Amino acid sequence: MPELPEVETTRRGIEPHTLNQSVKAVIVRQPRLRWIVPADLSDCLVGQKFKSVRRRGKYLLLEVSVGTLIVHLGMSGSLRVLMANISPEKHDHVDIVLSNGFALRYRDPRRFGAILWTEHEPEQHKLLASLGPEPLSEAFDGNALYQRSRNRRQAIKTFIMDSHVVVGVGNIYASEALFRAGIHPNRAAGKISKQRYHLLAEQVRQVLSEAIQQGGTTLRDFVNEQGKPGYFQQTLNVYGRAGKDCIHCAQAIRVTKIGQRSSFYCPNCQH
DNA sequence: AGTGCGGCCTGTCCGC
DNA sequence: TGCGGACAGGCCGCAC
Repeated sequence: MPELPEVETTRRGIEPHTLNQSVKAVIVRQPRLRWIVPADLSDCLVGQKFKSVRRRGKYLLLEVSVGTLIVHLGMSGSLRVLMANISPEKHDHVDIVLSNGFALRYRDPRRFGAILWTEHEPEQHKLLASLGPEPLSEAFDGNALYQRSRNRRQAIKTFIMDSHVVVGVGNIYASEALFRAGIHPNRAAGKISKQRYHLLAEQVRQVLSEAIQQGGTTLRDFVNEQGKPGYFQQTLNVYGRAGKDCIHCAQAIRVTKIGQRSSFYCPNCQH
């Protein structure tokens, strides 16, 4: 599921319920996620107070004084705030029970997500250390994309979905940003002009910002911290619209596979 | 070093 | 109604 807007929506949702609350218990019902949930997670967290709830790329970072909990929602994960005494359902793999009577409940049917623990700076963690810039930060712009793309032969869509190039752009928003920028998803990354990269960077920024404002995109699974869906899917121009009319030229939207992922584009508006 | 693909999982949907 | 297969929003780790 979740791309950057969905993770940011979750972060904003859980932050007010989590900040300055201490951990009463950790319940792990299913430790087998993408990586095994640390067996001593309870020992690490119980009695600790959350000092910050941050996000880096699609990783949520819940910091306590002795370390940081790293949460990734994978493809089908969600993190919700609810009363701790509400019975867990199927796929509710982990609860972080808080002293205020609430719990953070991690659900992930496909178990592509992860819950990790680090006692070091989380940005130095192996999985985070080589991530690219945040798309909504100053560090991300057309110049960064242009420089990074020289001599790259891969498709631009694959390139902007590479988290070492820029974080947070998944399959939906990659298609959407390329449509807005008028760039064909199969164009070689190394053959795109600096000018077009400036436009693309701006469209990436805009589509992600708008999606955050709408509470993210819900196609199947995504729910926010209250278990409610996002609304950005109503704004999608190409994703999931194969065969339907392009909003600009009325040509039929096409779908093709790029790097094993479905990619939607307008054959007339994107070059 | 850059690139492409397999694999991790469950659920849903579609065609037969 | 049942069954097989394709597909789904991520991304690491490996072979080339």
